[in-house]
Amino acid sequence: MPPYDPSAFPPFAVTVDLVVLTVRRHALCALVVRRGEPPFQGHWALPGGFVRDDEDLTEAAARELAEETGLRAHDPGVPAQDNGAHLEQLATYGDPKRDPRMRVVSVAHLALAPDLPAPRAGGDAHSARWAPVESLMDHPGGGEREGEQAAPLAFDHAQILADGVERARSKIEYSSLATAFCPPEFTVGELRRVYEAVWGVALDPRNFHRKVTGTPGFLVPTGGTTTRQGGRPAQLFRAGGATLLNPPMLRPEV
Amino acid sequence: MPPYDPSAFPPFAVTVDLVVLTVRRHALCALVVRRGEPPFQGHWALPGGFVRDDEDLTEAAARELAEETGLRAHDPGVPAQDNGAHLEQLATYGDPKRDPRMRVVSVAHLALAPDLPAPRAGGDAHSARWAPVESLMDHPGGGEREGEQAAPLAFDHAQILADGVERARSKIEYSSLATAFCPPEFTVGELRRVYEAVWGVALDPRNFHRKVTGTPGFLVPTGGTTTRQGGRPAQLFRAGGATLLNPPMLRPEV
DNA sequence: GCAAAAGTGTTTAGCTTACACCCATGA
DNA sequence: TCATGGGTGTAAGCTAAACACTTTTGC
Repeated sequence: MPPYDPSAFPPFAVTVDLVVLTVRRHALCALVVRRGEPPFQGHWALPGGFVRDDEDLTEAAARELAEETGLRAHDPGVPAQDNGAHLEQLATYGDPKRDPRMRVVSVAHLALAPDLPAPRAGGDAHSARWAPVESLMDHPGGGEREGEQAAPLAFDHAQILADGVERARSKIEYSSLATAFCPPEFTVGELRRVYEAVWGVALDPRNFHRKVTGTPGFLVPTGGTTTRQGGRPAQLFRAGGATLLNPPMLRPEV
Repeated sequence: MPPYDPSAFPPFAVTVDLVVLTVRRHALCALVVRRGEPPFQGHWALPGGFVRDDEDLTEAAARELAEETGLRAHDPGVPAQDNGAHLEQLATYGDPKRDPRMRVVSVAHLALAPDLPAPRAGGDAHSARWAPVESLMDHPGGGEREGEQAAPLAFDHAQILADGVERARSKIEYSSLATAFCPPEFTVGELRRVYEAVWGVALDPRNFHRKVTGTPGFLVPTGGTTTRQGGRPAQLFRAGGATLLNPPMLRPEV
């Protein structure tokens, strides 16, 4: 590192952007907010904001997450409780031209949340929504609900979203992260529907059940049962302490 | 994102730091440079520097890598050729107190290189060296060669190094990245010694051979042989096009 | 009764492991 | 000839995939 000279380095703005994922109606969805000003006015974008002077990057991401969703982030490694969300750093994007106004480096974070009542965006509930990631990525401009403007995501947010979705898809394979999409108590069937939604595949319910209940530390039975999914009562579980699954869940070949 | 107002966000310095790993004498080693000025004067640190005004983050990392080692980085996904090194973004570190002089956000990158002749540090060869990561991480202050100053790494570089080593250790499990530690043409035994050095374990040579030669796209025979390791002549291979190994290499349980 | 979802048992195929054994070279 | 590393064969044990089958509820 060169000797200290304040004129020796260019100043950057540093932001955090959030890929907040949840599973709604058997589909993987991301939180997007509508931009009120140029550039990309009227386009959907990932929530985010500037990092403050005295803030660590993770703190800034947790603050933005709370402002946008009301979710409290919890430390990674600690099992999800109440309405805590999993939060981890994703990657950093710093193309000199990614924001036409100035040099902005964005430290993207990935948050995973259980299905939530409804997004709130700093008091303006109309400017935020959960959008199926498939409608944001595979068919830009398509898959929108009636009345929704069809437009690509602002800035490089389509790339950031794609990276976040890919991270989630691969990480539930070898970690217990899928439980972050579930409420505090959940059934094996509900957990399986999370995997099916995130991966976009159908899994054999019998083999899935044997696999997850047979992996030590993955699931802890609470003793309760529920019939909220219909059919025979299902045991309720909490996420166990294990974070790394060995052997991993196997994503079926495409 | 708030409307554009240059006074609305604090200015940051943005740097790239490099975790450059190689395998030397059957040990995983990292490139470290000695700091000539305070803070942490005389301590070893990871190589790095400021991101320039017109530079993408990856460009800045590739430039620093070339300045420190003479290595050209190649695109990920493309098999290593001549003296190209694998280069990927690792993580970003932005604790407000990580640099006592000013607010610095560092985008760390991970580079993997074959065994190189000797480090050069911008013309000052004495201020750079390859250090076994075990001596830098497990025994801070220990494991130094005679005459070397025993001191912990500067700033938060011990954490960055640990994160980079962990990334390398896990990524060679399910990708063909281990070939980035090898010269353009290498034997199965040489590749196995890379795995053994990075993981710190002994692997069965017979089963390893069957596994890597049986994974489609991992290795491509060049037709040549070598006896540079002694014993019976071994076939030479190049890295194949496959980047994801399925099934993965299995790291033995600890 | 019937549909629906939860679980259990069983078979088969593929893969890992451990290790016996042979091969081709340099010293 | 011997040491050294390269490479093949094979049997035991584990895992996952496929699927027949039983269980327990709501309607």
